[in-house]
Amino acid sequence: MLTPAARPRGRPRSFDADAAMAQLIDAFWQGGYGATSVDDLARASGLARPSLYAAFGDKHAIYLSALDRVGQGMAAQVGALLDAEPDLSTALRAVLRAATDVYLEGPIGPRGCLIVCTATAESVEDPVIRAKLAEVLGAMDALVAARFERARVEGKLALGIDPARRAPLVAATIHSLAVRARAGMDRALLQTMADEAAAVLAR
Amino acid sequence: MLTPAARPRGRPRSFDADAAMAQLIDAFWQGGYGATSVDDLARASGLARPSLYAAFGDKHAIYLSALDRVGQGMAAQVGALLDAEPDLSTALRAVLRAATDVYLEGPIGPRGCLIVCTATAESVEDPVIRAKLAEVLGAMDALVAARFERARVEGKLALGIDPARRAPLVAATIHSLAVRARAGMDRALLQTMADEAAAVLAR
DNA sequence: TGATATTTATACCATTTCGCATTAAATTGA
DNA sequence: TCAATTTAATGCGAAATGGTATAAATATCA
Repeated sequence: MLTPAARPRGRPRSFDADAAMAQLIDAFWQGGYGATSVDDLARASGLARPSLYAAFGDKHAIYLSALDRVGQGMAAQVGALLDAEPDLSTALRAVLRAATDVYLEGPIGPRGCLIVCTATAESVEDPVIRAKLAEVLGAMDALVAARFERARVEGKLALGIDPARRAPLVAATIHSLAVRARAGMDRALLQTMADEAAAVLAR
Repeated sequence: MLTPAARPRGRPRSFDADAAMAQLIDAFWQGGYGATSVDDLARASGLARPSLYAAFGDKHAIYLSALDRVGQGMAAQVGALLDAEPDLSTALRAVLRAATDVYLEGPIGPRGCLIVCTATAESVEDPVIRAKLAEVLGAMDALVAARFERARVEGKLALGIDPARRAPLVAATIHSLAVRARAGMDRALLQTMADEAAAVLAR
């Protein structure tokens, strides 16, 4: 039931907004908010500045859209991985290994997580970014907690584990993987950390 | 055996370099690297721009000095706390609770960690900052690993725990505490996380 | 075909930013 | 007292930044 998207009135866009946003995300992901100028964004997306403003708003709005889109993508991917694997520890390991891969393999090399590694810098002086950051972090905690809860309901959770207490430690591992990847630490260290965390935190 | 600091030749400084650096650190800690201008630094330290340059170098050099000083301070504090407490789990809890306090109680409110929350943003495009970041993170890992190793030597480490594998998870908790504090998350969540991590990671 | 609507491209503007040149001030040594 | 040395303060100037005005281009609708 797709609307045939009855062509709007005026001159049609000469670019794909989704693809352009992907480029904008990459620009912020690489340089962070402060070091990425609007000129950089225009260059990265291939758009002239006025087109950029018309399509996505100002720099701040573009950054918030980027956080939102990346946050949603992360949540979807993590949710899918957690759902797919019946064993809790294995599910956690899958998520942590996937995070490791994403954080290490950016288009230009290791770059960690856009949200953890760039939004944090702005979040003291910018309450809007701070709220978005908190929202995404909270959503990730909730997602993991739900997976622990599922294990509990299935009778597969070790006694003494409180999902609400344990889940943030899994998310914490993700945060640290992001920071470490962006610091240029070795893949071996990150993978070991992912495996150790999956093993320890599920029992 | 203090050198009486035979007064140097010309006009003496009218400011305390250490106190000024503390103000500079606070400025970067609050705003991050990109959003903090040299004018902000001058205002924060009370120095005119040329004095700032003469005393501490350009913005980049000041930031690196800030990272260095904060990194050293952290290491000293963490090392002391780890040494002081004979029980491993209690020692870890002390460190994690101390981190929570530091991250939540900045001069203007919660602000996380200068290194984890602001240097990461720059570390892809700035190899010097990246190297410093990796150095500080590695030092923290090593400090914690040494404490696990001490417990092992003392026969107090649970069997099956490898210090080199387990220590990064403690540091990971610190990283996450920093990120969460800067995101404005509740103290209750952070303290619970600190206690849960100390309990889980030591056994 | 012509009016309307939307996007694109060029160029501009006010502001901020960084870094330094220059000059004034303060202190030591001879 | 006077030269030498170092710091402090004022302010300049080139460059970059964020944002937009204006006009040309490209489409739909009547």
